Amino acid sequence: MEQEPSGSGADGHGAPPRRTAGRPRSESARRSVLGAAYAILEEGGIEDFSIDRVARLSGVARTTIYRWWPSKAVLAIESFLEQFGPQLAVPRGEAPDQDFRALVRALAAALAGPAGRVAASVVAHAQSDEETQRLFRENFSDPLRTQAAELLERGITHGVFRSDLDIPRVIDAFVGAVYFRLIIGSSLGPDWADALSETILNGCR
Amino acid sequence: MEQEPSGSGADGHGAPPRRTAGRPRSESARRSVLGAAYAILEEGGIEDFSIDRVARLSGVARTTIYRWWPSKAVLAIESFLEQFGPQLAVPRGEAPDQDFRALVRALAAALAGPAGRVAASVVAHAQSDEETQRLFRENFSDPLRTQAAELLERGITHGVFRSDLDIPRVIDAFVGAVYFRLIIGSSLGPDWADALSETILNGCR
DNA sequence: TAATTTCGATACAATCTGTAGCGTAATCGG
DNA sequence: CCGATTACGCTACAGATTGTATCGAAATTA
Repeated sequence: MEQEPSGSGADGHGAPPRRTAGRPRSESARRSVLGAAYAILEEGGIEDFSIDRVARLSGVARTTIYRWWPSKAVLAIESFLEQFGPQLAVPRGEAPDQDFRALVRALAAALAGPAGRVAASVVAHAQSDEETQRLFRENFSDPLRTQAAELLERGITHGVFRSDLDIPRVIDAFVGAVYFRLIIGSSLGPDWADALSETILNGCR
Repeated sequence: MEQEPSGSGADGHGAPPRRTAGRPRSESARRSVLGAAYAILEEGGIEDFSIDRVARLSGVARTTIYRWWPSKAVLAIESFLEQFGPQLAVPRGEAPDQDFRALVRALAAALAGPAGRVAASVVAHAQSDEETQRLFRENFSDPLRTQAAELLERGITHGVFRSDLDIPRVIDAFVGAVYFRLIIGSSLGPDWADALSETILNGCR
């Protein structure tokens, strides 16, 4: 009894797809649902988002959605991760401070687009649900932080940054700043991103 | 036609309460509603929040609530501001960097408590509604920023901080960091707050 | 073919939304 | 005190949404 549907893919590396008896899960239905969920979040944000709408837009039966996704929050976050996760790319050039600027600019740019609205909705859902907080942290926040930390460590090794740099706090600062602006509805243009980078870098050298 | 109920108090200094004909708005009902809304947000977050529940808990008729508050988002944010707004107190001691530490610690402490959950819910609602974004910015974000800016300017005048300090960016950084941690569900203890302060202050001197 | 599992469809009670209509309560101006 | 005005509580309503249960059909393995 009590299988464990797990919504697919979000936990990274589940057991290999050893097929058991019975009709296999429809991959196309899964994609339709996640796609429709993303589209609705992108268009109308948290307010217009409902399982019902996702079902109608995707053409997948509501009961099928309930079978695989335990809550709106999880559905929202998985649709976001599927679309946004692959975008994560931390620059690795010569100068660590230049890389840092590029990273901040890239994060701001990514969230300035329509994906930002989805991200905001997703995290909005997340805070009422322990499980979705975990999903967001493990699949989005932590990977970003890990890569940023490597970048900063490189800067320390190269002697560009101070050796007693509190790396996690630096990351808190710039990720938080970007995210808070997204939420507040302030602009996330490259000029702002560069100014933020400069301010933070001032404390790193 | 088309009166403008304005939910009271959130716009700061509306016209003085010049009474017109008719039964006056019940102040006790208003307080009951805001109190109930806050209690529900504090307990169950965004998920359990509905006009219906607020009506039942407050003992105020649902129709009366709809009369004064145009949306869940506005109701949520006003209940938050009424409770949290007065808590804003920016320290003003001798050393500007000490004041800055105290400010960060105070903000983190305030949001670490149950009020944090309410704040998170409120902002979650806000991003789908232009009006609530404005309310949040004008009544919470901007005042905090203004006071923090004064603190930082004082530091520049006293020669403790660098003269080319990009004050708005510094504020983006520390406010964002606190808020993002709140959303993510990470701890907001005094140790963390102090570490963040130190990291940011490193770039200010 | 038999067992198994998914999928889509329908149905259901429960909750929530937003609005309308009604009678009552409170306040102001004359 | 009276009439006008406005707020309040109550009831009712249509529509949307939730979450679950049940059923038959489809797909796949053994």
